Amino acid sequence: MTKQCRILLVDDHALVRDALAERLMREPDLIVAAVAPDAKEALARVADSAPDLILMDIDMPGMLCFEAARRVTESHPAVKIIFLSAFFHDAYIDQALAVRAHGYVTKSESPDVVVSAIREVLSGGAYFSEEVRSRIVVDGSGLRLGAGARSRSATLSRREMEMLRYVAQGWNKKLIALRNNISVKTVDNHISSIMEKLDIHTTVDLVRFAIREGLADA
Amino acid sequence: MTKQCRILLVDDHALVRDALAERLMREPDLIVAAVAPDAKEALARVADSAPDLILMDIDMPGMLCFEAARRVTESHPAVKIIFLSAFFHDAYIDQALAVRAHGYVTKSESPDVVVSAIREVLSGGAYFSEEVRSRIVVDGSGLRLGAGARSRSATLSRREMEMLRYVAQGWNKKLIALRNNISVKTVDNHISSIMEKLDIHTTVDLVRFAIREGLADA
DNA sequence: CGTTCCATAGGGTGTTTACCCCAATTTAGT
DNA sequence: ACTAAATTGGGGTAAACACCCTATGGAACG
Repeated sequence: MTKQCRILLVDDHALVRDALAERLMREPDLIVAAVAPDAKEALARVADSAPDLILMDIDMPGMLCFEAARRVTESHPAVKIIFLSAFFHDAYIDQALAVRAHGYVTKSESPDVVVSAIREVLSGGAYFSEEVRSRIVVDGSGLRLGAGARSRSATLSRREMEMLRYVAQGWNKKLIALRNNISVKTVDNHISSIMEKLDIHTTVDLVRFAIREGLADA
Repeated sequence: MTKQCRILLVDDHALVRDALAERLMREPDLIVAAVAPDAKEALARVADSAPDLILMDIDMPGMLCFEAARRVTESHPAVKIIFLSAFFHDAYIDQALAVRAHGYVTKSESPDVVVSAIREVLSGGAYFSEEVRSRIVVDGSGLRLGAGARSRSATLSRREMEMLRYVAQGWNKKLIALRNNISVKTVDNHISSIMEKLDIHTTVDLVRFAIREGLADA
């Protein structure tokens, strides 16, 4: 018989979290060792629940899941991580791959797919839903966002990405300049190059893009 | 023994839909007669699945769930409707009450709460989660959004609400004026009064508000 | 029958944005 | 080492935005 697997399930919606937990517990070899409503709580439960695998929702306020995943892989390298999300934004996939996630399952998949993803990951493999897989390329050092996907937000430089977040937070150029100790002209130049790269020409559409791509909350 | 209840479950995320369906089917008196991934498909399944109750997610692209609910109550007045949502925006509650929904359960509730909400509604009652209930007032003609809640988006006039949606779509004042055959000055006045009512002073924050409140998609 | 809100429209003004030009220094990649 | 990009900063301009004022006709509510 297969060894049992302890799972830490993280989702802010009790409805989803508990329903999925009950589904997972119908599998004899899967044990939901703990559940958590956010990434912070999840970190706190890693030590005492001793999970073999963490199933974590991305769509939680604050977007702290990737930072939490990074910390877990540092302190508990053997723990596998599978992300869940309703979306497959480039920004999400990019960060999931950056923290060396073992899987990314979209919520358009059935619970059965989650179960098979878990088994696949436990046996040393990986599982990425089709929508996600289609944007990934494999190279020497591992998995990366594909060229097609990178043509959008992924081509923004680090500083440009930062500026985009500020804009989407509602900060105007003067405020962004102040808070970053740079010239308003520099902010202007950054935003102009962002707009050129994304072929967006108004602040409003820039904000909508950032929210749609999961770079900022509304 | 209680009569059995046929349920039509509508949610665009298979993960949630199927997991919840399995949970509901553990109750002997509850039958998931059909499931649908969107409001349109749900309408098509009402006739053949003959549900006693429809459990419908609000958070689906297009926001057609309220229109679908309206049509169902017209053609099948006996069918009860409970909405599910991760959010409890004024705009959502307002529309749910407008279509005479029998319940509104937030996704922060456990699946067990959904089950008891269903039973409550079946026995002639109603169920609204606490976050929703706290914004509702009862008057002679039924349920309405409370005064506190109405102090935000609910106090916007019909025309102002319309303008807000245009702004959140990325239209500038000139375009809004053109498409509505009114003066740019009029649009300007509408937007100014919206901003005054909401205590918002930039277009970006207006857009973020509209998206947050479910008045527009990002 | 007045008061209040709504929708319409205009004048005017200072601020902010979008985008054109240019250039220096630093960082990254091949 | 050389090239490309990123990051920084500036001048200038036309458009858009936020907001101040007034004003008229209609609908609503008591």
